[in-house]
Amino acid sequence: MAETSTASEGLLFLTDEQLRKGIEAMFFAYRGFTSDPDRILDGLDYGRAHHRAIHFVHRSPGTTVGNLLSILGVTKQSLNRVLRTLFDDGMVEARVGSRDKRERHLHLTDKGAGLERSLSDAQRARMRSAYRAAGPQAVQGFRTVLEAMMDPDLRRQYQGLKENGL
Amino acid sequence: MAETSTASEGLLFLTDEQLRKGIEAMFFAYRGFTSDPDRILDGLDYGRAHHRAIHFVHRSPGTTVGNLLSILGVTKQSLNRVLRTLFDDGMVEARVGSRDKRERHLHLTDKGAGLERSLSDAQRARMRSAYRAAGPQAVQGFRTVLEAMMDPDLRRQYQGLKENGL
DNA sequence: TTGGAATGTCAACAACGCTGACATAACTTC
DNA sequence: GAAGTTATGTCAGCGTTGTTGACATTCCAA
Repeated sequence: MAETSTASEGLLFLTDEQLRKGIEAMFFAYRGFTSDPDRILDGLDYGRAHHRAIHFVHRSPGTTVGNLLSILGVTKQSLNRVLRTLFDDGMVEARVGSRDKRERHLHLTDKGAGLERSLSDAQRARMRSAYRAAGPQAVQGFRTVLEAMMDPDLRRQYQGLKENGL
Repeated sequence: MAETSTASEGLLFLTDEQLRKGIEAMFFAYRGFTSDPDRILDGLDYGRAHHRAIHFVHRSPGTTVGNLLSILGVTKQSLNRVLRTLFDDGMVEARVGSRDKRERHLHLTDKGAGLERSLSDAQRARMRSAYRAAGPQAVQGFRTVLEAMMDPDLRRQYQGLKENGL
């Protein structure tokens, strides 16, 4: 295939074949991306939904249930089922809001932080080795394309979490 | 953040923060990546599993059930449930192998090819616009990082389908 | 005080993974 | 030609995680 040579010439011949390759790259890479945490979660009674909840609670401590709902894009019933098991297992705790007492602010317990670490260590290790193998230029391109692929709403979630206090 | 400047200097400071950003980029981008086909599938009685089956039958016409199993990485029971509905709906047909009569060679019907086209048109449109927005260099990097992120087995599937006659 | 927001919960259902067991046909090997 | 293996299909059951719909509680805000 002449794919790489066209790209290095600075031109974009976006044949269906090229685009198909990109689509399959996403498919296969995502499998790799999730496989390490999945292996860890298998042992416990958790799945990917638990991982996602733990991830976003970790990165935005004190986030509310509503915020988590909008980030994860699932129904509250679905999220609640997951959060309940995390509460029960002492992974996450919910503190009633001081300003607005309807809100529950979510935090990882020490135990939860420990699980988060083992999950994200595994995932980061793969990401790190992929980044190293690909090189800095590639990493930049990787992030650029992924951002362009997001829905605008999700892109805002992705970029703006700090500013929003999420 | 100094993320982009470090990358453009040709150095890789792989902080946990950088890696977390990459992880979330995968998460949010994958949501966008699947959202257009998902909308189409919603109307029909199909889900992502049907999409995947249709995709790989399209790109490797005559592939066997066994091949599809190894590409998709699911159990035969799970795949069979999906294939059965696709047979029943006249989307996919199975032809008994000529060399080995145990094998079923899978092909899209005209109807199936029509669905495939509408699914992949939607997905390619997003991929194309992401590629255009990001530029050729970024596209190259995108693919490089994704390949590095795959499990070796999956990477072989990804790269070698033509050579294997899959 | 009334309306709406944030949250929790119950019930039911669907998609799609899984395991285990069993059946059939066809190829391969001794 | 018998025996073993391979490719496939199927039944039954179960788990995770998504969905809708309905209803309750608490609390903020106008």
